[in-house]
Parts: sequence; structure tokens; C-alpha cells
Amino acid sequence: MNNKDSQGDAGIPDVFKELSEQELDEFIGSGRQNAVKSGNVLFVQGDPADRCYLVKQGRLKLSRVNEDGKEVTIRYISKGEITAVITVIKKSEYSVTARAMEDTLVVAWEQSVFLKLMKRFPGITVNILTMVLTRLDDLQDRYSELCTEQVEQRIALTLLRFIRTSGTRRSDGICINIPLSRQDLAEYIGTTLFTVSRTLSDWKKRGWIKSEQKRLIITDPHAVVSFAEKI
Amino acid sequence: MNNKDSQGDAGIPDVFKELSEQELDEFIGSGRQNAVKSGNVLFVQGDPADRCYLVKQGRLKLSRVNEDGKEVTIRYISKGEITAVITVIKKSEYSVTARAMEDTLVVAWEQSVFLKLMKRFPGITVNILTMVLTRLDDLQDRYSELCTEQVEQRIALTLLRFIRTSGTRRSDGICINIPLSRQDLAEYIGTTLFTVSRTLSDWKKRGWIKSEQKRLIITDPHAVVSFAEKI
DNA sequence: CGCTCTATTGATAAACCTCAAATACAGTGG
DNA sequence: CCACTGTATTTGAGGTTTATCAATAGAGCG
Repeated sequence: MNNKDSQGDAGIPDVFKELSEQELDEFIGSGRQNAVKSGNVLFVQGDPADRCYLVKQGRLKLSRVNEDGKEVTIRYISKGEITAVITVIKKSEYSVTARAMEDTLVVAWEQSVFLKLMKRFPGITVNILTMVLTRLDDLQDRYSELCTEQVEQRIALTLLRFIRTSGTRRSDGICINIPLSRQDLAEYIGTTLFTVSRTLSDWKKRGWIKSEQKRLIITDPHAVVSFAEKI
Repeated sequence: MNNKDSQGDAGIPDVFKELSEQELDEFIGSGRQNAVKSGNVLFVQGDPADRCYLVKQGRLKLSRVNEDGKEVTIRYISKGEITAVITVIKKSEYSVTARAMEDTLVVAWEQSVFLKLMKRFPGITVNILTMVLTRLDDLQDRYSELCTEQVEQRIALTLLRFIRTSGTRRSDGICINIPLSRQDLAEYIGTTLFTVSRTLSDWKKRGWIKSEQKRLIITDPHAVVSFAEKI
């Protein structure tokens, strides 16, 4: 469980950790602020990748849409994380679509500006590499789960993953701080909203979880872990 | 289709492109050579990640094994590619197992040696970042295919992917230069060898492909493309 | 209170896996 | 060169998982 919500409490995103608060403020000032309403799109798969983004507030969903319109969620980008790093190292296209899941505030920098920063603080390149490797690792995990586990196990594993990255302990259990509809979960896991709904209803009956609108609370994490590991 | 087989013809791997041939020779000399017999393991998921590797000859398969022993192929590492870059930036564990698919020759460097090189040639960090981003992109692709396409489409898409990365044109079609058993394909695609076998038999009857021992030849690439795109 | 969006639940069907058995194939030693 | 052995592939039958579709219930909102 990650109590600092993927952002240093001082407000300095991991990637920029070598910057002083003042340097960071200055750099953020050099970017262009952009407010994106919930549900709106920030950039689209195939667009020329001309800038990268830091999420200052809110949350983005990165997804791919295939030819027949099915949407797959690649990952969520939370406050303090950056995305579209590809722009930093080469001219190319966005390989995913970014959509705001709630009202979201981002800062955008053009390639040249970011490159200048990386020149001044070489550690940032290494931070970015670390970040990309972590994301690759995460996706490798999910890829092999998708290949080998069946849906209910994958749902459990996904809840546990969200607990790790954005869960907070409460008196009645662990709360996942990302608002997720059944459809959202289905697109993230690679199944249908029906299967997710059925499964979660079942777990609710067993007292493993409960849900308040789009907030999920895991009331019996132990049971979910056991289930995920097929014990 | 990639005729240079993911390695500059001069013999300089992409990641080291800023090095002169002499500098590269010197650096490779500073590593430890290691011959791995076909089928043997180079490193195992969970091992302490203490060195990274360049494949000089042969081919590695990176895979993950889940608790019930099912093996999923994350990717193949060909001549001229490096792997286990994670070691370069942090002490950690290998997240995958590397097994030689044929008799393979690798050069290994310890973290400190590689870090020294990166300090001397800062461009190499960027090259590595480029490489990791490319691999992430590739896996995102496969992840969404796994979520949205059915097996036969995925088989077709996979053949096309292999054509792109290691296909060569021949008089009778396009040959995939990686020896792949039905089982290998199944583990790469996320299905069973039975389904792969059935599908390929069918395509063989239709004259789309043929196979010589473990070599696949796509005799009608156009048909495979149409099929992959459900036209 | 009606409207819209999301979630639930049930019935049915399709895709694909599992297991068994037969066949083809490659390599080995006489 | 041939028989032998072990491995890879093919093919079939049957069962499971999970998607699909339809219909209902519930929640939030003006």
C-alpha cells in the first residue's frame, strides 16, 4: 500500500526529485497549464506526439481502441506522474489515447524544453528510465496474468494491484482511491462488465468487499489474497 | 520487414551506436563472455539482478512462470540486443527468466562497469530509454490484442509481427528466421499448442503458409494480413 | 416523479481448453 | 541404410469458461 499516493508529500513528483522546490516551480511555470474536464480527451492515439504531460490534479486513463471499437485500458496516470515520455526522446505518434477520469489539471512541455531540463539535470533521464522500466514490469505482470489466470483470479489480482498503488487503510477495510465503474474494471482486466459485476456481487455477499458509488472498499483483504493465489 | 536483423551491419548494436568500433571492442572485452547451451537458463526470475547482457550470437527467450507452472513468453532477445537493463539503474531482481533457444553467446557486465560507460557516453542512457520505450510499446500492443482479438486473429498478428522483426523475403514467400515450435508460439500468444496447430494446419491447407521443421514460411502474406484485420 | 446511466441477474451460445490417441518426424546406434 | 526411440504435431470428442444478449433493478439528478 502506498500512502504517499505516488507523489512525494513535499509535492515533488518522483521524476523531478533532483530539483529543489524552487527549481521545480520554475520549471512547472515554464510549461503550459491545461484543464481537462472529466471524460474529455487530452491526446489521441495516432496524434503527432509533440509534448509530454505532468498530472497536477486528477487522473488520466491511457487506453487503446481497436478497429471494432473495443477499448483496453493500458494504465492510469495519477497526480504527480508524467506521461507521453516518448516525446522527450523522439518525434513520433502517441500510441495511446489519454482521457480524463475526473476533472484533471496537467502541465505540458514541448520536447525542446524538456530536453533542456534533462541536459541540466542528467539524473532526470535515469529517473524516467526507472519509471518506464517500472511500467514495463507492471505490464509484463498483467500480460502473463492475462495469459494464465482466469477472470475471477485476475479481478482479485487487479484489486490487490490497486490497493498497492492507491489504497488507503480505513476503519472498515482498505479503500481504493480511484473511482472505477464495473466497465472501467472490465476494460482494465480484459473482460466484460457482466463478469466483473457478477464476481463483485458474489464477493459482496461473502463480505469480502463493499462499494460506495464508484469507490471500492476491500473489507477482507486476506480473503481476496487467498482467492487470488488459489489457496 | 527488417533485413538488418536488429543489428547494424557493421556489427554495432543499436544501444552502443555512439561508440566507435574500437571503443565497442574494448568495452565488450571488458565484459565476461558466457556460452549458454540451447535450452539452458541464463538467469532466473527472482535471482538478484547483478548484471546485464548483450547477445552476441543466438537467441534468448524471456519468460515468466506462474505458480502452476504455466510459462508465458514476454519476448525474444536476438543477436545485437541487450537485456536485463534493470540492473543498470537499480539493485533489484530479475522479473523474468532467460533461456537460450539455441546455442547462445552473451557478454555480461556488472552494474558498475555499465554505469561508467553511461557516464562517459551519456547518449547511451537515451538509447536504452528508446529501447525500453519500444519494448513497452510492443507489449502494449500485444496486451490489447490479447484483450480484444480472438486466438486465430492473434496468431495471424503474431506471424506478421515476427515478419516485421525477423522476416526475410525468399522466392517462395517470407521466412521467419526464428525457430519456433507450436508450443513456442502458443506461449508467446497466450493459447495452447493445440489451437496453434489446428490453425496453422488449416492455413497450410489453404496455401497461406508452409513449415520446414521449425521454420515458418508465409507463402501468402496478403491473405494473412486480410485475415488479421478481419476483412 | 420521470429520466438517464449504471449495475445486476438469468439464459444461451460460442470460443477455446483439456485430454486422449494417432501420426509424423528427427536423431541415434547398429 | 534401417529399425528404434523420443519428441513434436495433428486430429477428435467433450467440457468449461466466459462472452453475449435481454430484461430488470437501482442510483443520482433536475
